[in-house]
Parts: sequence; structure tokens; C-alpha cells
Amino acid sequence: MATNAMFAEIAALAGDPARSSMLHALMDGRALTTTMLSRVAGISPQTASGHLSRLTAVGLLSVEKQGRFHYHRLASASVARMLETMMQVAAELEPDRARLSTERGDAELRKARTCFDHFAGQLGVALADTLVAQGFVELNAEAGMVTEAGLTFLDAAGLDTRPLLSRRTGRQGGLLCRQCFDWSERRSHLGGGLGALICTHSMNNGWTRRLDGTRAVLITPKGEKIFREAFGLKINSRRCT
Amino acid sequence: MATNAMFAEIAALAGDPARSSMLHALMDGRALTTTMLSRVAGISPQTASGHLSRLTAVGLLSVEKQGRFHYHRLASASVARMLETMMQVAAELEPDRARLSTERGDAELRKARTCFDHFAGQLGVALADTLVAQGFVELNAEAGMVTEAGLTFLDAAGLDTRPLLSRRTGRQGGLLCRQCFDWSERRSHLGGGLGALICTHSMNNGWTRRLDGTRAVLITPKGEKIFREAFGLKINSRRCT
DNA sequence: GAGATGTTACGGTGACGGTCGAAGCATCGG
DNA sequence: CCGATGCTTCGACCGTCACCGTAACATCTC
Repeated sequence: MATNAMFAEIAALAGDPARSSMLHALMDGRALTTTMLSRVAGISPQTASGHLSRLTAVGLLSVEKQGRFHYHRLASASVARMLETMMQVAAELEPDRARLSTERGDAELRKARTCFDHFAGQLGVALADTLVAQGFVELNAEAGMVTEAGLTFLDAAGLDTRPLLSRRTGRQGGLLCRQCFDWSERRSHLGGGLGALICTHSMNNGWTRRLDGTRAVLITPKGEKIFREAFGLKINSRRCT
Repeated sequence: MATNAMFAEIAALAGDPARSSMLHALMDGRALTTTMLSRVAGISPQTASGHLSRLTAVGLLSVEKQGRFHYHRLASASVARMLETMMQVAAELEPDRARLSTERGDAELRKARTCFDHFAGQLGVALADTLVAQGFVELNAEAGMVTEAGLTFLDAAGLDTRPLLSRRTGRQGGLLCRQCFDWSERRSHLGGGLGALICTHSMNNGWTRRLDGTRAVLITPKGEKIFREAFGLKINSRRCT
């Protein structure tokens, strides 16, 4: 099998701690510079440069030059999903799960973060929960679907679902969509095109914004009001455990 | 992040060519002995034993001792899905895709094979296609769903869908199910619980059987008749390209 | 019990690759 | 034009790990 060698190469690239750190830092879909990533990984810029060159050469990353800065990002959504899946297995195999809750800087990450192109953490799970509770979305461990009522609701909320509907295949149910397993909440939340739509719309309309330098996401007062009143979200009652 | 170290360790384990070969050999869900796996990887049994110990220690594999034989298998469906996802990225990043079609022993693999617990290859894709064409299943790039008519059809074909229905969450559509992207056909096919149900039922009823030592699957005359008459499958017209 | 087979443990060897310092190139600002 | 910043390449060092012999243990067969 020809892909076997490529498989091993990809896994080996992801297997180095320094490269692994950099890939994780890029999992929110943003682009970071070489020096930024070297600091994340705790290595010198020279070493980071070599790593990033290799990751780009095989196609895991893509590079965009802006002046003297080189911005690196994940090359595709497939790569992001691969990292998510590996992350999930890593979380499952983690021997001492109790330590997770007492992790130092993770509190904000656990509350709300981006997962390449959609929300995760308590915000992501709570959004999925409230949409399910209102019958707008169906979700199980294997897949998800937006109901007809859900499409109407999303349109009313100002989210343009037309680009998603173009991918629609059948007519019997609603819009089939991807579900993503949350490694910190150990629950399913919305991913795929629908998750991306909600996330970008929230960012563009000031409902949420990124905390600089991390994957953590801040819910603005405006966003909290909208999430509570329009979506029926109760994020505040969901304390960190 | 505590899972970062575990992530790197998992990736590093999968990154060695010898271990990668063994993991691929186990991707059909069967259990193989240490010596069998050493032959697959082209290394000595001693070396293979060491590799398998490490893979088991972190939890990627599980071992079952039967007399002097040690049977190794993938520890969970999560691990299998992780390997599938990595396989998909590897296929996407493969530089010369034309070579795939002329690959030596891959012809049988491309025709019909198992993907941990469900069918893949031309058989898997054709099964999905015919079920979609008859309105029994809806499928897009992100998810899948069995319609009410599909559930009726499966029951009539002798497949017990009750264990799947217990996971069902909503009532509006049908049964949400996992879709799996086929790295050789570059199309979606049925995975998850539904895919596993079809595969095990086919194996148990003699519709298909495994070609010894590989992931390739042989469609028996009985199975071909059933697939053609009951499922409306046209696998023979789909020649290797 | 004796021989054969499957598996694991140990020690030594060799190669791959991660790391940083030094140096060179590109870009921005003054 | 010149210094500063970001990035890359090169060379050398060094730790890690895959690999195989050899040997020991477990199990099955005769």
C-alpha cells in the first residue's frame, strides 16, 4: 500500500513533542508566525523553522508570507479533523483524568474555545444542548441533523444557511451535519459546516471574540444576551466542575 | 495541556514504519499473533514483540492470550477511527495518486475490504449508493441517516436494527448514522453502527467472507445474488479503473 | 519428559533526527 | 543607506530508538 509510507511519515511528524505543540496551537484555524510557534513549543526559532518546513513540505501546513512574517496554518479541514480525532484518543487514554480539572490555564479553554472552525468547550456543548432541547437539532454519538424547524430558527437568527443547503442530498429529513466529540466535556457538539457557520457569524457580529494568543474564546455581553434570549442558552449556570 | 504529551506519544508510536504496518494490518478489527504481525511488518518477532508491548502499554492495542499465542487487536473503535482519519489525510497528501491504481496487490483491496467493522472499497461505496438511490439512506460528506423506509427495508432483509435504535435520540427523521470517507474510492460510505451491522450480518450469513491474511473481502455467489436482487447492487459493472 | 514453537527480556550496535550556535538572506523603519 | 527584526540554511553535537543476537520462559505435541 503506497499510502502506508505517507501515513507513517505524517504520524512521525505529529509525534515530536515540539511539532505536536505547534500543531495544537494551530488547531483553532488561525495563522501564526514562526517565532510565535517557536515560543509555544519552547524551542529556538531555527529549530522551529526546520520543523515547519517539513510540516509544510508534506502538506500538513500551508504558509503565507506577509513581508518578513511567515504565517503558518493548518493546510485543510481534514488535517484539523485528524488532529481532533487523535486528541480524542489521547484524552481517552490519559491515565489520570482527574488532573485535567485542576490544570492551571485550562479553565478558560474549558469554558469556551474554538476547535479549528467551530465552538467547543462548555459553550459548544451548551449550544448543542439548547438546540437539541428545542427540537432544532438532533444529535447522537454518530451524526447530527438540523430539523426543518431548526433551519427556520437559524434563518430568523440571521445565519445564512443557504451555502450549507446546497450540499444537501435528500429531502426527507433536515440538513445532515457533522458532530464533533469534545475532549474536555466528553460530549458531542456541533461541528462541520453548521458549527463553522455559527462560529464565524458569532465572531463577525461581536457575540464572541478570541482571547489573544490562545484558542480560548470570550463571550461578549452582547453575545451573552443573544445566546440567552434567542438561543435559550444557560451557560452561566454551568459552573466549572 | 496534559493531553499534549499523550498526543505526541500516540503519534510517535504510529509514526514508526514497522508499527504503522502492524496497525494497518489490524484495521480490519481482527486479532493477529505476534509472529503474524512481525511478518507483516517485515521485522523479527523479537522486535515486533517490543513494539506490540509499547502499543499495548499506552492503550492503543489490547492483548488476549490463548495458550502460547498472543492475539493483538485494536483496543477500541476510537483508535480505528483515528487510524481511518489519518489514512484519509495520508491519501489526500499522497503526491502521485496515479500510482495507486497500478499498485500490485491492491486490486482486491480496492474491490471490497473491511474498514475495522464495516465494508469499504467498491463494495462499501456501491452499497451506500444503492441504499441512497432507493431512498433508504441519506448521505452527505458530513453525516448519514437511515430513513423510515430504510429501517423497514433493513428489517425485511433480516438485519436487526433494534440495538441501533436504542441509541436514537430524536423522532423527526430516521436513524442518524456515521459516514466514513473511503480513501481508495474518495467517496463516502456507510460506517458506524449501521455499517458494522451490515458487515457482521453479511459475514455471519455467508454473503461475504474474508480472504485469509488480508483485509480483502470476497463476495460469495450467495451474497452476490442477495446484494443484486434484494439490495439492487450492481458491483460487477463497476470495473477497476 | 523431550523437542518444537511462540513469546519475552537483555545487551550491544548503528543510524536517524532533534537541538542550538553561527552565518546569510529578506524585509521594515529611520 | 544602515541597523533591527524575522526567517532560513548549514554544521556539529548528542541523545534516542529501532534492530538483531542470544538467551530464557511458557505452552503445546508426541
